Amino acid sequence: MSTGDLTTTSYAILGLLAIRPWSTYELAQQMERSLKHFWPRAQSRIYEEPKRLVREGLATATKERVGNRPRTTYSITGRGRDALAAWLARPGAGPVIEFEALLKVFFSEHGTRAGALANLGAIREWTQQQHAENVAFARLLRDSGGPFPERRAQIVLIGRFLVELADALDRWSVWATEQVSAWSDEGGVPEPDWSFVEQVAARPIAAARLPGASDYPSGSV
Amino acid sequence: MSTGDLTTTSYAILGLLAIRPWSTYELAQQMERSLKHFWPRAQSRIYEEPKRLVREGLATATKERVGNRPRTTYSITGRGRDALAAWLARPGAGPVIEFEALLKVFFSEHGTRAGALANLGAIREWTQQQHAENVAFARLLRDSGGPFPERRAQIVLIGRFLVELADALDRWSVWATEQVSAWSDEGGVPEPDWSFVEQVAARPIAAARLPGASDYPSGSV
DNA sequence: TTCTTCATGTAATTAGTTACATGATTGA
DNA sequence: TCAATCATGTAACTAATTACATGAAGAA
Repeated sequence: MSTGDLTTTSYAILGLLAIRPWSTYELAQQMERSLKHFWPRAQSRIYEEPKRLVREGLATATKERVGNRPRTTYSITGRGRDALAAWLARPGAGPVIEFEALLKVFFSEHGTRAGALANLGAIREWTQQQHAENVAFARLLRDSGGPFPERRAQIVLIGRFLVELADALDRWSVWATEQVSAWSDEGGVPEPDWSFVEQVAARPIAAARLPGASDYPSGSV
Repeated sequence: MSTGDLTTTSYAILGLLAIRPWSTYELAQQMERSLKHFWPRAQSRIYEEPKRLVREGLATATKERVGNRPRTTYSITGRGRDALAAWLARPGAGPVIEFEALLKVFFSEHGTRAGALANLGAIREWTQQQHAENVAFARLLRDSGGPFPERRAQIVLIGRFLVELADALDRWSVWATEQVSAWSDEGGVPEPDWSFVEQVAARPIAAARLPGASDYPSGSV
């Protein structure tokens, strides 16, 4: 009832249901196709979450049979749309990143240089795969319009986010590979890229800041 | 014993212990200061994880007393260093992103335009906060050398990753804000930025790819 | 001496994952 | 008719979180 206990994943599903009704399998597919890149969840979670939405009165379930098997299709309710709108009005959390390969680069002095380079290679692989997907999707959008024409503007917003992200990671991995390659094989402490440090240190800090946010907690690495 | 059941979080802690021994509280602080940005974990987790390392023989615990309270300090063992090295040699997973505010932008047609703009504003806030931290840390590094001078090269690698990320998000949020601002208030379907779509669609797809990775699963949004 | 912040942990709960199981459909 | 893939779900487990509790130290 209270909708106070819904998670972001619940709302992600609810958002999909606001577009159209889906069977559970279709929901799982759609999560895999689109939300995977900024709200990834396991398939089994997607089978569970809509049940909660039904309990809360935010969705309805329709059961059919395909031969001998059950199929459940979910639709959003009016209260579901209200809850979604209320959630959309509240500012959401910033990006949270988990990046295991980067963790390994961070600790690289306790492993081999070859290992670090292999991790950077894996990151480049990821980047290029991502890039290929992005380009393929842009072409689809240009040529055939893509799915959900009425949502194209939103889709392109997210698309550009993914492109910027892949580009940034690509630039980084090229530079980082150069850096690590330049480290001496069994030498002492490698030297960082001081010119980069200088360049960042010289940047201005944006003046327009919220009141009360003026002291910078000693963050970063 | 088998170290097969260690999680990435276990290895993150183990990596910190490879640098020097820490008390649990110091570990938690260090996680908050540095790993937060690419392997964020709650404080209570950091109190639990070292116990497992001890059970596996990868670390040792030293108990002291501070007045009436216990303090546990952990150190890495030889087997711990071996396990860490073995882990570092295996390529790690690519980035995993959870981004609630972006999710809200994605579903923005079910809320108000003001809500979407507020979310973009929150993202800009995050970006600028991040930028300020990055610059402050670069200055620290330049001026006083920063903590762990022997790890500076690794630290700068990660630092540049964070800078690239913040820059990319900043560019994106500026553009996205313009886009959403241009959407008509209660109009029909907003038009996407076609010139951007064109530009991405026209990009080449990198030729040098691994064998077997030649088909692109229909990804993206 | 009181309040605040630093420091150290435990308990309860759950969101999420991995693994399993199996029916339907299609193409060779 | 066999194998592969599409489709639909459940069960078992745990990594991780939130919330709580409280001692120590320093400032006012």
